Amino acid sequence: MATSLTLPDLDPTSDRAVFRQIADHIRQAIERGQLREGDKVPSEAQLMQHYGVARMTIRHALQVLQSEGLTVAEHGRGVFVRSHPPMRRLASDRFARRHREQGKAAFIAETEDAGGKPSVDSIKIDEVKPPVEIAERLSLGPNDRVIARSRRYLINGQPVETAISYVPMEIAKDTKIMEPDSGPGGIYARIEEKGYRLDHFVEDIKCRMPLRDEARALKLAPGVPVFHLVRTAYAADGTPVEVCDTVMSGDAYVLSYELPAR
Amino acid sequence: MATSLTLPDLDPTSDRAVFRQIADHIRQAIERGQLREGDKVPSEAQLMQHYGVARMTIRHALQVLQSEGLTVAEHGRGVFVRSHPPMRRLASDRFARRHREQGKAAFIAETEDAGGKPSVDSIKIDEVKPPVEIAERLSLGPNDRVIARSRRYLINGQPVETAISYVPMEIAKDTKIMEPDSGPGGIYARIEEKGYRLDHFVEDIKCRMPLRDEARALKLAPGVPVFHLVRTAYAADGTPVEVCDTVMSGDAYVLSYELPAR
DNA sequence: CTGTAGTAGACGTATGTACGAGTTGAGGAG
DNA sequence: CTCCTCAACTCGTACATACGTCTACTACAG
Repeated sequence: MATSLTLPDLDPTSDRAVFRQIADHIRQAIERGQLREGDKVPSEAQLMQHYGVARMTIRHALQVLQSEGLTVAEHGRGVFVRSHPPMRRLASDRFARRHREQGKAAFIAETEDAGGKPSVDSIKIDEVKPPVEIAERLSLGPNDRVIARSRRYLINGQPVETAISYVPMEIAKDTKIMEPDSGPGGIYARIEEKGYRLDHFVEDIKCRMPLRDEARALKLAPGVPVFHLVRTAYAADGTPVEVCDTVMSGDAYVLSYELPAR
Repeated sequence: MATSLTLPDLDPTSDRAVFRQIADHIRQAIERGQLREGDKVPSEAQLMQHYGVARMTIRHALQVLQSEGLTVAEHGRGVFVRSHPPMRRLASDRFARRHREQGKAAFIAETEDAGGKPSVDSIKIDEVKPPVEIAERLSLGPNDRVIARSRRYLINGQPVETAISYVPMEIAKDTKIMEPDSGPGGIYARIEEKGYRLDHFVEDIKCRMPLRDEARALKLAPGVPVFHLVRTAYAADGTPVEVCDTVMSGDAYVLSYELPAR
């Protein structure tokens, strides 16, 4: 029952559009904690009654909030204040060799430590001609081919990240990199076994709205942006040996990096 | 004149909503390059005619695209394919001492190198009680006070970033940190002069939709997310000496970090 | 007690209408 | 030729209405 949420009335003297005023009221209620995560926003019918406006106007206001990522509408149930999933922190030492040597994939270990149930699905392995940006990063020629390993990561069944790793054929051939289970320590361990000692990674991060496919793959609510992270792994001699292209649900991650001041 | 953009017809057998089909058509035209940055999307009236649907349906489709950040509507002019500003790359060595010693602020130097006209405005300096998250990061007690330096960065007159630096009063007092012009090398140089040798920084990065104030301050188009970056500077003895809270236009930046593999 | 059908309530999609407000360009007044 | 007015076009806001679909709950039949 909508206990006691009291929304202000419209200000007829304001030149601010009615739907914006209504959106402002609800936004303020959320910011002030009068509406909390998971709470039901008054129904369209109730809001129509309260404000004495047409349904389209109410819907317009609600849509503003939804595109701001503040609320989610559930068909047949109502509009709810969005609850934010537990944030996953990615630390900049997550690819340190000491982690790799434990034999467990970083994602699995970290998620279990945080009390979540990790899973991985949609594993797909293809031999392809790499997209140009990938080929550039790997210093490959136009005819070189790569192994592309795609997968999707989930926590408690909720997808949080998709990733595609590209490894030059030259490096991947005759290794478990070409198999769904790449073995203990993951593909970085296999690359090192092949004689490439990993030296450092470079991560390029963008922030943008998801494409349609990405929104579907990550089951993103409207109004949730994504991190688009492209990581290149370099061997000690400076050779790029892998590029990993990942898209992460923006509301599920905090990225954390340590920079030297020297 | 709308030279020759030909949009498909609706698929009456599809159970995909009409406004989504229309949004799909226009999105595809953009993705295929039939509509390029800055191009005008056919007007609502033209689309109504083409598809034979009501105006609200067209507007709904256009709103989908706008919230995806693909288009911008300009009152009285039309709807246009969004043009993306030149991306600014932030490298992870941008706070290296060698840069600091040149005496020029990092933002100014980098922007000029890239051929842009940098500027900074809205500089404000206050002595305040820090927000709790900031106080935690600075290991301050509940009664400690800090100097908060706010400013906004612009490139070619277009705002791209707002930032607030928090420096403990203990460190800031009797230095140029309390003045609008903090002197050559910026506040990090002043902090080091005070005897704190900077050792490293930690940056925590989130990605989200802007708040109303942020959207206004950065003149963000609808559908553009922001980076929210909080950087903590640590002295050699592990003392946190500064926290910088910045919000960056998501479509103006690529963040780049180098991670060791050891 | 259980399962099912019905129903009320909630959001989703779509049509039609009306008027407001910013932009642009053409044509007329000076 | 220049300036101004005005019309046409564009998007913005708002109302009223209708029907579809999903959810949750109730009441009835078995």
